[in-house]
Amino acid sequence: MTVRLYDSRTQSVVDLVPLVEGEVGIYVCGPTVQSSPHIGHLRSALVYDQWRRWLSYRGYTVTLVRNVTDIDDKILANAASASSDATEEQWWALAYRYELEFTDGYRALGILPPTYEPRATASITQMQEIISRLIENGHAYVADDDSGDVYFDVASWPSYGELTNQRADDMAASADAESRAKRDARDFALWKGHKADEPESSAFPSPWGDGRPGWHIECSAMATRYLGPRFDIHGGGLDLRFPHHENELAQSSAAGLPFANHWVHNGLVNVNGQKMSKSLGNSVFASEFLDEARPLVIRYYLGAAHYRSTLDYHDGALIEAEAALERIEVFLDRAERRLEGTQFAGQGVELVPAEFAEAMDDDLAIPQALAVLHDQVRAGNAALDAEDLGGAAVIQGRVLAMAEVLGINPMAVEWHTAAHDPASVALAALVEKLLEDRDAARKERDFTSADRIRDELAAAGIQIEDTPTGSHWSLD
RNA sequence: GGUGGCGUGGCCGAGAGGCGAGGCAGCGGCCUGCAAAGCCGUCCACACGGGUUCAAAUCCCGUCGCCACCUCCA
Repeated sequence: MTVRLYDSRTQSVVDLVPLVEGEVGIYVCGPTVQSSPHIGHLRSALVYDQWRRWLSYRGYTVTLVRNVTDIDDKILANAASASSDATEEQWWALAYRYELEFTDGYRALGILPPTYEPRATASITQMQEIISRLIENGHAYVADDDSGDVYFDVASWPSYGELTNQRADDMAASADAESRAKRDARDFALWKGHKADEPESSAFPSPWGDGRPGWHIECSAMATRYLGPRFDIHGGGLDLRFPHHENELAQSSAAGLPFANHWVHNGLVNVNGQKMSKSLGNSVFASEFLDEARPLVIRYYLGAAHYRSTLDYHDGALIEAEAALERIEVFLDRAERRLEGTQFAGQGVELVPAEFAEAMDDDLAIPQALAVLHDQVRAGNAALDAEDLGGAAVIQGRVLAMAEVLGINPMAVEWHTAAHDPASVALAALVEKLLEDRDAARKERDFTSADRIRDELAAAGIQIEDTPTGSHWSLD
């Protein structure tokens, strides 16, 4: 029973054989905190949360490292433009402000905090060590224009392109305006010399003069710092394969680091068939997205498709997700109510069915796993209809286990923060009183009064379900 | 020019040689005082044209259409 995953480097599904038995180290490229999180960022984080939860369920001790890029061109540029507008904001304040927004979004969706979340600015020393080694090895050079820039020498590394199966010669020529000091247009910056118009606080001392790290080097430094020179899985969005991950791989291997055993890339999120982009102005940000539906529905929606497929967000998608999720919710709620006080309450073992496990082991085939989950829900409802409480309890246990490992267990406390506030308690008392009145009316076959109560509750957004063991109410 | 992906029923979305994934919507039925929820049934799809095979949505060849990446990207 091995977990298999699709390795982007070999373009094939392979067995996950951890370097250390029973342990899996995963490095994921987190966001550059330059602006607010959008649904693509949320999906990416969610995908690795799903991997982590499944591997943990499979008994592995997972070390998940997801970085925060808290210094780069855009952070400096955005802080500079904000400052010139009205309110002055330091680049590090801007980065932290957005980092908190990402954290809020992750937490709302029940994405577990990674084992560690390193910030790039805290690993400058480790980056410089790698850069020094590359210069000594002849795979990097200091620009000869006094800029203080250091570039990776692509021509010195024959296997450049191995991750994305490209030959360096076939790549389209870069139109990079800053490339004059590069020996080759494909060379990329490891270190960027400090420029006069940049804040002093963004300049870090280095053997090559004050400056700041290039984008790619941070991940090489942080991944190996926390997971070792060689680790199990490197993940990130599909759009990072090139150049980011290609460059990470090149600079790490050229520095003598074996680096990631496997590369995993998650699919992107489109909106109405189009890529989200600033120029189209069609980005769906986390804050507005989270207003569209309950967080649990959003988690279900973003997590229901296979992690490698492109997800197209369109109108009505969340309504469908809500309906699908409600089947699971209604069953669990119904089962709990029916089994409460019987000898079967809590008797189900929280164990995932074999078919579900096989799907999850197969490169995290969540769509098939969800099919198993839904099949079980149907069987569970049938068992309840037939008053087979023992059978229902068994299925309840399975459904809870599957939902929990997918992070969509509606019964989990994180989705019910407001259940015991005074307003909810007062509402419950009022509704219960009305249901008693309605029940009395029904017993006297006064259906006009009974239906009026139901209609009034419905108008207030409260749904009634009559069951053999009493009436149940729920909010829309 | 190079690299990779996609096209599945009204919609979403899996599958990758042979038993109708699953969800949403619709329709019929059971249940119900009527509903709701639930259950049963129904709706037998794979861009197009060839080929291989006893058997193709799946493999091969070709065609059409769409998308991503090629130094800002989750």
